[in-house]
Amino acid sequence: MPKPEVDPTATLDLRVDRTSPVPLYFQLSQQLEAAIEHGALTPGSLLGNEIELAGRLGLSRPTVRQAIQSLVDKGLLVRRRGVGTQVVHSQVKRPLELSSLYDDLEAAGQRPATSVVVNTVVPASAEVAAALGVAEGSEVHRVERLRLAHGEPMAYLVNHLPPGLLDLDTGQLEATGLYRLMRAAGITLHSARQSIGARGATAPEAERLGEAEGAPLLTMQRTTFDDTGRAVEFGDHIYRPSRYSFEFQLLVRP
Amino acid sequence: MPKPEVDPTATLDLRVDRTSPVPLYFQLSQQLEAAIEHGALTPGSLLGNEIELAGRLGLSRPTVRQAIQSLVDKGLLVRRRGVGTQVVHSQVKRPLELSSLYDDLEAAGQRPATSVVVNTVVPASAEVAAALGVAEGSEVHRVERLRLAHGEPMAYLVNHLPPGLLDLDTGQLEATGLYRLMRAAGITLHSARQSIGARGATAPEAERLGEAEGAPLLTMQRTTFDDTGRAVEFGDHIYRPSRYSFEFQLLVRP
DNA sequence: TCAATCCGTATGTCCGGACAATCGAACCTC
DNA sequence: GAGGTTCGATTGTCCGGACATACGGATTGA
Repeated sequence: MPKPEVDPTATLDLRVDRTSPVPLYFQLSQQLEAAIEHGALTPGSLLGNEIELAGRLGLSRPTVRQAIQSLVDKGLLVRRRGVGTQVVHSQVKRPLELSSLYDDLEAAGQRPATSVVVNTVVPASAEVAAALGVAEGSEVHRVERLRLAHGEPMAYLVNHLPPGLLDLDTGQLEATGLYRLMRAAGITLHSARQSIGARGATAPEAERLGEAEGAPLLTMQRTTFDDTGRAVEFGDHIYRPSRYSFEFQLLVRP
Repeated sequence: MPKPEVDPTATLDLRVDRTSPVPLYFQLSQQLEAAIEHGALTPGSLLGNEIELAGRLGLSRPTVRQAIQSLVDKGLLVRRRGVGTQVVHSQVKRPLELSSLYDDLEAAGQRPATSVVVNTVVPASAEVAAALGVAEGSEVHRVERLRLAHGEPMAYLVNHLPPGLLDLDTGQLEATGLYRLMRAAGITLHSARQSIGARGATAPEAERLGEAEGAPLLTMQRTTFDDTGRAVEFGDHIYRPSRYSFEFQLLVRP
């Protein structure tokens, strides 16, 4: 008795719109991703060979490969030579992107509240100058913010920015996140260097966050670079570990 | 006066060996990466157009594009339509890989020492069972290790593994890291889900790490999956923040 | 029964070409 | 001189084909 061995993509209603300005490979990868997310393509199922899929959609094989490759890069698919391409047994969600705390909270359905404590220009300390690549003592922006969730203090954020990059409006800073402001100003974020640690709260820190002195805090330092390599932001943040932890997914690059 | 506008790749001694089994695009990307690392391609410099580069090397444009794309994915290069491809102003080192503490320490030039405290089989707790996807109460491996650097306790690592995956030899566990043992056993690591937080040390934890009770600790929980989607490891680790912090670089996916 | 070999299948690599979209600079107009 | 426009340069997308390579199962042999 022969096994059915149906190609699960055959039952899918895959279509591409050649009049659309959206690239064909992107249209296909989006539909495949949606099918995986939606459960139409179950984990472990084989995807059927690229040649046939290309023929069925009226696309060339390189285009189909490009679509599949983008999902492999996202960790949703796995290719095996001589075997085929199969859906990873889910569990994968986000491969760790450079997200802001604001976006994280909003994605979690919370309405983060921010109060700007300090928004001024100061001479750069040695640490800040080194991180931003400016001269020590030169003027930089300094922003201190208290972030609340459900009315409770959650984090205290200190950021330094090089001068002339962005005009930091206190109202905007309270309405949205710093990253959104930078992106809106035409800055293309490229990479960031982060360090996550822990330490006890100092007296003023404890006061601000409503914790006891010496209480464990989660700390994060981050320098963010744009695509020209310029440092565009240096942040020194502390979080209440009872309210926040860093959650992320990461992929093994093959 | 006309600007020179030399193509920096023109002065490079780029060559590909067609008799080698190493893919051509990979040979090229490696040479370009080495040139960037070595300083022959300086940050900000334009790379010269793909067509000409392909012609000079006797390669087709898709092959050259594949080489360049892999470096773009690594964050070393940036492409701009109508402009060209240029080298990112360094700062980039590792785009965050799934590394083990053992490898991290070894890369930092330290000789990590490990003492296996517990290596046994236990019934899975609810938490472990959920993480590994096995039935609660079913047998799983449990390993507890104390990791030292420079003779000082640095971290206490508790790991659970599904049965039958790997035979955990105490001697091997003390000589190398868990991830290496898994890879050596033919397991292809694919992704991991991590959570990093902080809390105060309990009395037994403080005892083991040589800290005071209530001292801030850095905590990390991780579930690792292989490329079939199986959970292959669930770790619950605590670190002394004075001795260790998480450092990594991450890229903004465009 | 078990091991080595063969073979079909699917992905991996590579080619050469074509046109579109976008950026930046030179150019032109007002 | 300020503004918009044209145009060359470069990457982005897509095609159709070819051969190489590795995996898994079936076949063959000991």
